[in-house]
Amino acid sequence: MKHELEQLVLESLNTLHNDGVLPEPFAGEVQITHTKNKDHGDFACNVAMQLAKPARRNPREIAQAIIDALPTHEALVKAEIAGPGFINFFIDPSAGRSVIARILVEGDQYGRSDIGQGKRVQVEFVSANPTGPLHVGHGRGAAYGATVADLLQAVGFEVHREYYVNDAGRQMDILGTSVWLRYLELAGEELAFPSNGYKGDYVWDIAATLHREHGDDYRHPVIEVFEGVPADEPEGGDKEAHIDALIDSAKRLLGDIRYRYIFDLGLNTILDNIRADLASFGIHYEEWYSERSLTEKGSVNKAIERLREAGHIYEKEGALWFRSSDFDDEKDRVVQRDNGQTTYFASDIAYHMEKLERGFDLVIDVWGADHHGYVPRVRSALRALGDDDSKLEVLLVQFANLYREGEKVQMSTRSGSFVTLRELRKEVGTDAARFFYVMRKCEQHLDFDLDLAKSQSADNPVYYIQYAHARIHSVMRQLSEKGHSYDQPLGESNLDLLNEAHEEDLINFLGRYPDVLEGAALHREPHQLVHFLRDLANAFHTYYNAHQFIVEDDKLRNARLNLCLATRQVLANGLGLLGVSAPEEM
RNA sequence: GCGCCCGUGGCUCAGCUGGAUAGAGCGCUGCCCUCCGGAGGCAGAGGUCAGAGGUUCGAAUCCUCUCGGGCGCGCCA
Repeated sequence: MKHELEQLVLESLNTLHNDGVLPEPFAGEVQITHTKNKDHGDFACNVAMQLAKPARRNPREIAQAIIDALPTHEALVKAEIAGPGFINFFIDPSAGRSVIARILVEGDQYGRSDIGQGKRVQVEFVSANPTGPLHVGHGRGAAYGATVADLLQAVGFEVHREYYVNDAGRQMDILGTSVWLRYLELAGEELAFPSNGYKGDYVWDIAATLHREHGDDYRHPVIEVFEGVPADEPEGGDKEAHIDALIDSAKRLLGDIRYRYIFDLGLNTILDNIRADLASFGIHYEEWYSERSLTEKGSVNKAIERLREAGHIYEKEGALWFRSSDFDDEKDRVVQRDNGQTTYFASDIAYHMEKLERGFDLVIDVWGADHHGYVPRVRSALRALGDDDSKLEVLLVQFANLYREGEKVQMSTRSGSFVTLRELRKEVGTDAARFFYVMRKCEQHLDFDLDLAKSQSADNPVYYIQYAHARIHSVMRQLSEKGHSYDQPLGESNLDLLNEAHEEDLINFLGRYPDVLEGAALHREPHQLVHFLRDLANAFHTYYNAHQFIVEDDKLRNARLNLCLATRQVLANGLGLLGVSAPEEM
């Protein structure tokens, strides 16, 4: 309906322009909004006020002209001027009720649209380094990214979900070396574990697997391992130099093939764990994109070459620099270190270059807000490559803090005292976790109340919405117990009996759902859907308390049941997009 | 120091991207089942939208500054 009104107004404006009433053709976008106040009709339009200035006319005068030139439409009963120059539209209630029949026909397709026109969108999210299990910080990006992707798909985009696997680089070398050192301990060697190594229990687990399956095959005397290695931080040394030297020892003593075996064992074990976690969270990817593969097929060098040819690379102190300060960045960045290794940034340039080469119309990155400083340099690189950086959209997700019994749960990666995503899921369940993560807009810090998420009460918005859904199932069960059967066609031909205020309210909500999906998808704001579902559930609970559905009158009863089932369908559709289940009983 | 994000009832947040009288939930006060699930509903109190300027028909929303909070500013990833 909203879009139809847009068209009507647009046609009216064209007529006015052709008749010379308006000096210029209308260039902007006609904004039609749902009214908050019943007195203002069902929809309102502010275009007359926007035109007042350029047309040098009184906005109410323009509004009247627009109304006069408005084509007729069967569902539009009245259009009137209000306030400073709003045009209020009143919709025929019976046209509104027809949405019930439509929902019952369209089922789980109701609300979906094709405004994305099949444009190809890539959404990259989570992409946590496979150096350890996912923790609750990753959870928000996971829930948010997945929901944005699903929303975009629902409104007609072709969505490609991708996880960028950092399976190369120093952090992974540290992991591999950590596994090996733990293995040496299991094999009976005594050593001081590096302060910069990965100390989590999962490292012991991987080491145990290695030891169980290969015995002492990978064992080397500690004396040799630590030979020539500079002191660690606790001994007054440098922890970075210490761990780097240990990595070198590992590579030298084990040789390429055996080193790579341990490295991949760690990588694959953790990656499998991450995949399983995300799958349990209802999150699936079209592609897991390997950073290593970028290097292996020469993309990183190709990216640097392209930048060099375009004159944006220079050498200084043995390293290669990208002159990003010529673009949006505050200073230049190293792409190849003086030791010949390309940097993480170089991989990322290559990765983003490839994303655009793969022909996506839009590339969306979901990052933690702590990476915000990284955005300008990636954009700079794309522009330097001659690519269109407006195809890149970076969505920054703020931190989530956990609260238990009113106290903030302290977490730090350093002390290893972080809560894993798996623990959170076990504690509050997938539904509550997915829901709470997207309840707030992404640039807002999130206070995640564990006790609230667990509580099975009205305070808990997840239960509130799910309860509305379950309640409708319960009504349908009651129906047969009371000796009635449900007759959908009979209800459908009597929808005009639904003229109680509560019914009109509820119908109004149901009709708005497609617009909500569109808005949530186009603005990348899942929380809009969350708020809508809460309001929809509220409208239903209010209706439930005010009126009996299972009444003796066959026509009225079936009309009301149709409304209930349409409500149930929209609740299920919306919850489904959030990755939350819609239970039949609770 | 520079850059990005945030500041809305006691608490947690919306506010349809510049529109009409700023809305919810929790908490507080008072109510509602002989009735389909009370895991529900109704009503009430509670706000100088951090502060000060500016932009225009119109600002919680846009611009500038100030104050408060978070996060970034590596030849780490």
